[in-house]
Amino acid sequence: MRPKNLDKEQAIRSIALQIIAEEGLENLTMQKLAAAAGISPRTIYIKYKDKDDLLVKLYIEEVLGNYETAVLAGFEPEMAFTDGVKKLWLNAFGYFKSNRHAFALMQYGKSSPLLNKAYQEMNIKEGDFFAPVLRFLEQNVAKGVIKDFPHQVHRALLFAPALDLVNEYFDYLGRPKQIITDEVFMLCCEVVIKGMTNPS
Amino acid sequence: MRPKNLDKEQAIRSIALQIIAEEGLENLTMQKLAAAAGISPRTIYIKYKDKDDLLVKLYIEEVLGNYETAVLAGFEPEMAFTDGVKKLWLNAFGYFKSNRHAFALMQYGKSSPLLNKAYQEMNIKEGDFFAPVLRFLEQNVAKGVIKDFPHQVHRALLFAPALDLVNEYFDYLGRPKQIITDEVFMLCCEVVIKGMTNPS
DNA sequence: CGTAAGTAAATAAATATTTACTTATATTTG
DNA sequence: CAAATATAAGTAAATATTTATTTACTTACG
Repeated sequence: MRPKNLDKEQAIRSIALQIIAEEGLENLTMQKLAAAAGISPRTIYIKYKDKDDLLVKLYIEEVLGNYETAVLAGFEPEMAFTDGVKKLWLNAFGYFKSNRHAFALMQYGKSSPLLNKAYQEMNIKEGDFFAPVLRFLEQNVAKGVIKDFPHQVHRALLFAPALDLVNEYFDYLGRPKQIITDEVFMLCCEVVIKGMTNPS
Repeated sequence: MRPKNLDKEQAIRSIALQIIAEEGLENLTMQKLAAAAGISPRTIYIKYKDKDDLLVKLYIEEVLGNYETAVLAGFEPEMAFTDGVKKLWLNAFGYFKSNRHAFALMQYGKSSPLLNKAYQEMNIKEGDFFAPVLRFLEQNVAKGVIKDFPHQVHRALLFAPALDLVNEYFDYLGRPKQIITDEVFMLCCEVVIKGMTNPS
């Protein structure tokens, strides 16, 4: 039997991400994608049931999966709060800086009902995404380092500003002077840490 | 001459927002919108040049415009930092709680290149959105209450967590117990304030 | 009655998805 | 161990919808 052409599979995914980043999810069509990848539309349907299936797998596997791996690299739930948070922020910034297209689809995750639903269902089936971060937060609550909020609340406080800063970083890529430098990014990280930690 | 039917104009806008919220921007079509509003597709084209024009006006006027008005109600740039931030957070939470559909399109503003571009261009033409917030931040930098960051950075730190919490609030609307209560929301506001303010 | 708002039906271009066919390779068979 | 075959991967072209947008007509008011 003819072997899978992994290049083609990867081409579909990365070119799809590129189109989404440049023209928007609403302007990604199967024929446009096939043409850009230099394949027949039919080929996409061999690998994916339909357009929704492609989008969901792109989002869950290609974007969230890789993002999780990158963010958790070298992170341990037992780390001190300050060290752990800094590690997570650095990892996230590093990952997105070299994966701009993934970031674009990531943003759609909060808007598109299709992706949102897929994320929820997946979180239920596979157990929580970013489980080590959850344990990290729980331990720091137990130690009295941070307040006892639901973890969704902790996540909002911790990561929402980071993602917004990444957005600004990309906005400023085309301009003469970048305002979101590594230094600014990490100063913000310290602001967030300071807000969250209890006075000892 | 036949008078403009303002109800119809408003119906187009609010039903468009509803479809976007429930099915996603990528599933809003002119025919679906016309059918849901009980009018002919042609009627939409009397009021809007084309689909993009409709989306951009929906986003800028209906969503961002109303959001700005609601958030700035009773807010003064001269307020003490803590009071000002609390006012902004409360206003934003209150507005979105009763405008869920507007929040959905708001989220698309960060993802969709069309809306993103429209926002940037509009910010240049009309002067900055949320100008009173800018003055508020500048004055507090001058007073040494908060650090001297670019205002985009301040905005990320200040508002990104709030929007993320609103998202969680809506996620939990269908579930037995709401975790994002007014109390939790305002506790988070205090966390953010604490992080941003310099020790005095 | 003139004019603008509105409608119903048509149109032309895109779009997701299929059908019918070709190609390349892994496995089987002589 | 080759030739034969089954099988999956792939393609080109077609199809049946769906889509944005127009055209040609109707209505209601100043």
